[in-house]
Amino acid sequence: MEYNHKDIEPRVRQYWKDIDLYSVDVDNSKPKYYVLDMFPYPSGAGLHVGHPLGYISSDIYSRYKRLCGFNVLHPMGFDAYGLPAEQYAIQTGQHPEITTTKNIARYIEQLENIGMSFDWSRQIRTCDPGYYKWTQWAFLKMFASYYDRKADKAMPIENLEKHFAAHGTQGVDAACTKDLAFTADEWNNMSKKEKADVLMNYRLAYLGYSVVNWCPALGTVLANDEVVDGLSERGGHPVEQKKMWQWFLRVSAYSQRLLDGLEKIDWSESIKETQRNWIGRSEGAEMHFKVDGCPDIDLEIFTTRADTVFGVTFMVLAPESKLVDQLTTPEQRAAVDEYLASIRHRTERERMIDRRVTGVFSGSYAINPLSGKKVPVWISDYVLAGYGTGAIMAVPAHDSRDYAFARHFNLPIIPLIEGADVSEQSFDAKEGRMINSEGPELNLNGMEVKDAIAAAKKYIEKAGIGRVKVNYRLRDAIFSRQRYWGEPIPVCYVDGVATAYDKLPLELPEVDKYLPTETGEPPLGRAKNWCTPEGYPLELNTMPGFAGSSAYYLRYMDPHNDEALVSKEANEYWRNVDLYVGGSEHATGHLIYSRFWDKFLYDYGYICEDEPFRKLINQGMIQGRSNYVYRINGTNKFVSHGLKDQYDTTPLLVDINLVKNDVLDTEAFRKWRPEYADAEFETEANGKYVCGWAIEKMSKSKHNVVNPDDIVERYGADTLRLYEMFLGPIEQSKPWDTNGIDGVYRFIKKLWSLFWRGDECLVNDSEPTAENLKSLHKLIKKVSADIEAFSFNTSVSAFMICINELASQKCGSREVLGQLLLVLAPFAPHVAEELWRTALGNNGSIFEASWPEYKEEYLKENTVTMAVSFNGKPRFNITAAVDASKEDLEAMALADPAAAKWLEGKTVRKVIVVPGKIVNIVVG
RNA sequence: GCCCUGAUGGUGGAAUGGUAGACACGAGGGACUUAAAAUCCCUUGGCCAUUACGGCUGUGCGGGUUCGAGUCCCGCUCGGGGCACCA
Repeated sequence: MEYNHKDIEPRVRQYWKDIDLYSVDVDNSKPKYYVLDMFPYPSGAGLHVGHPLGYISSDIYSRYKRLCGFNVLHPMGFDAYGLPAEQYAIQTGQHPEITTTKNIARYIEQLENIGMSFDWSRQIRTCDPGYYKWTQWAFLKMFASYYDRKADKAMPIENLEKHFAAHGTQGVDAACTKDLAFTADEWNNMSKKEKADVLMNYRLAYLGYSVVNWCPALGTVLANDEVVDGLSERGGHPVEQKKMWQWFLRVSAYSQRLLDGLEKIDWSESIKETQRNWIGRSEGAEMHFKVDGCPDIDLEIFTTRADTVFGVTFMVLAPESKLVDQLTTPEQRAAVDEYLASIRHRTERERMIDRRVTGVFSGSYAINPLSGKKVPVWISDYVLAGYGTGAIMAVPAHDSRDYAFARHFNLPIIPLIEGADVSEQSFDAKEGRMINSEGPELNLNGMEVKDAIAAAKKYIEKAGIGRVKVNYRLRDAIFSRQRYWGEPIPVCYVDGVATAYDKLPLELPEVDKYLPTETGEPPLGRAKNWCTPEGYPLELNTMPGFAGSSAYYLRYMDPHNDEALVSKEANEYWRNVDLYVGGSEHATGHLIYSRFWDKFLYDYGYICEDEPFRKLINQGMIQGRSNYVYRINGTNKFVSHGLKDQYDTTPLLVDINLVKNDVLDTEAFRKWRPEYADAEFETEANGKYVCGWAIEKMSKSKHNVVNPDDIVERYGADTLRLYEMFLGPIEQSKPWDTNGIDGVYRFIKKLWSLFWRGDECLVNDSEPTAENLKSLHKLIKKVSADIEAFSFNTSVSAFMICINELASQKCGSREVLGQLLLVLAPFAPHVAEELWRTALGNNGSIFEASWPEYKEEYLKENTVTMAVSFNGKPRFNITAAVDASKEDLEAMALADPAAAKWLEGKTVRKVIVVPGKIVNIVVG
């Protein structure tokens, strides 16, 4: 029998299906292990060879854990809601569900082709009503909750209502959009509508009126992580800032817990850092400045540099600040209005690109609470409304933005740190000794900056002019989208009051077109009878893409449960994801939202773990490798890469399927496109036309897409799997290069030839030799360690070495070959299973056996070869008994005939002996 | 600007502070074959030798620690990623 993947792989896969190998269930007799891939959005283009990289590595790990005796949950599903399906629906009128279903079928086929061990009985799709029922359920829970800062968790909103009725806002410490203060009487006298508005201020899923990212081209609002450099992440369309009513999730309430949680999970430092940056904690002080002549106006600012209060020479308000109106004096009114008008229509992107210093004086003055000095209040868009209090104290000497502003408008600059030269630029570093910082009650002069910050904060609190405060950059997530293809938000409007609609699932209705209505309402505005049975209108917005992916890992634990998102039993067994594999591009989106969602459910005790993903591996991207031919300008003649510099040429992309090992198939090239039919070629001296190459994104337009199906067809799934792992470390981005795949394919054929020579089976029952056992156990040791460390590329090398050794030893031992197959099985499951059952004659699947333990005794040596170095340079080797003493080794090294040459005319100064490693002789 | 990463042959990449370049690709040479494919063997960082199982040099750059540094420390350069008028 020859190795024939086309025969083996489908048969083996059918066998696994027949014995239902991958179905798992709660089994308290075994430890659990949960391996999860980030589920894909099923795009119409199908998978290219870069997509399965992560899936293959997680599959290897799952199969390995299974062999180690774990009950492994390894599910797969589809993130089915997405823009492309909706765009396609708009163009064609075809329901997005049809395209989505078709694409999913294709994805499953491709994944099956690679031999994934997914338990498809647990498959989920975010667009199934049975699934999104639980997305809607969680939303309603959030709607019915507020965040209690004292308990540091989410609580039912009824608790807050009861508290208001009894005590008003007295004693309430809750996350909210804006601080409110009222008495119990005031609350009890409020109308239903007024009460609803107050509660909305506290809900974890709330309707808010604020500045949002509006993308006109997509016709929808976007969350902060969906906007990159002022453009939409999908499609790259401009995004504007617009004040609108939208649904939000109060993610910001969990800022500190999201930050703290990072300490106990096993994620890469870079992705944790990305999340820390995104959460953006900063410690500082909130301070109140009085306004000259207006005793009832309080100018509240936030600063991390409380030590610099004596250097404040002006104040700045964000243009959106409510105080702008109050602080603008009649004389300045015209100038302020003109300024506000000039910046109002700028998009986020324009504002980011054009960072000119602009601003206007309000006419008012604030009073520095420490020095008592009067400083002017300005208005400028370099202060952001959404961060801190929307107002700042400006210290031009020690903040570069304030410095630029002061220079532009000729405002005074007072240095506060000894030796700081502020004639050219500000001194932003937090170091040095304070000067010019003495007021009536507080003197910071002579202190180090660090101490001065602490002293200033302490004074501010004591004097009642402010308080120590922690600010976070993390904003609440915008949760509504003006689109069709998403989960309906289960809310109806009763007399204008947003009310939970709890008959779930609230199914997505049919519409005639997938476009906004004539009156500009979202597509759901087209649905007939889109209201509750009582006739209350339903919400027209749908949920964003991240809604369905936020808790999907919980649903896999118990995917068919109608009573709960996940049963207590299933959740307490599977707990959370032990290993999560996916791209790092989700660092500030999905990976934050999932953690938030998880913590929320944890607060109510629906689940038992407060972090969803214990260990995270971010696989790198696989780039494409494009090929180029060089046409001599003005001709139809192409020159080989090595000759191109002799002519005036234009590089042209060529389909990589016409190229092998960078050598162009010139005949195929002529047939590729009509204009090349009579192309001429100038080749290298060996007659080959060599193409140039470049590493670029894998895409149709670059003609460099490699389809995994083609690779499987030609080499088989096992070769594809091994080769993808062999390419390099999993976390690293690297180019796909089909050229190297032959080496891996040869390896599998060599492996096969250990078992079969033609129809003759080479396996026998002979005792393994010491050599056999050494080769085998070296492999087991290496691969066991590699898999745990996620270093699969070095494992593949280890297999190659082992196979070569066993082949040269002519090893036919059933015992050795059986264990070899077990170690290989996670990587190349088909060929391992086939040989296990046929050549070795085992009954049952190899995946029902156990991972072999390596035995150190087989690896032990009697003798050891060590290098002898002179002044650190290795010169010759000595071979000694393993347990030789340092003295013996030193004597052997000096007595060796080869030593004489290096010792000639020199004296030995020192000898360092590290048994088993080196003998270093220092001579001089 | 701040933070995180990384830099090793023609290529992808190996190396618990102990003989850098494992393994693989590519390239060159050879064997088998009518031929091709497949398979097998040899060479392959650079330079100098080739009478030698030989010498020198070499892991982005410059220093340092050490008997010994790709690996540890300090200072740079360049690439990839994150955050950013965030006060």
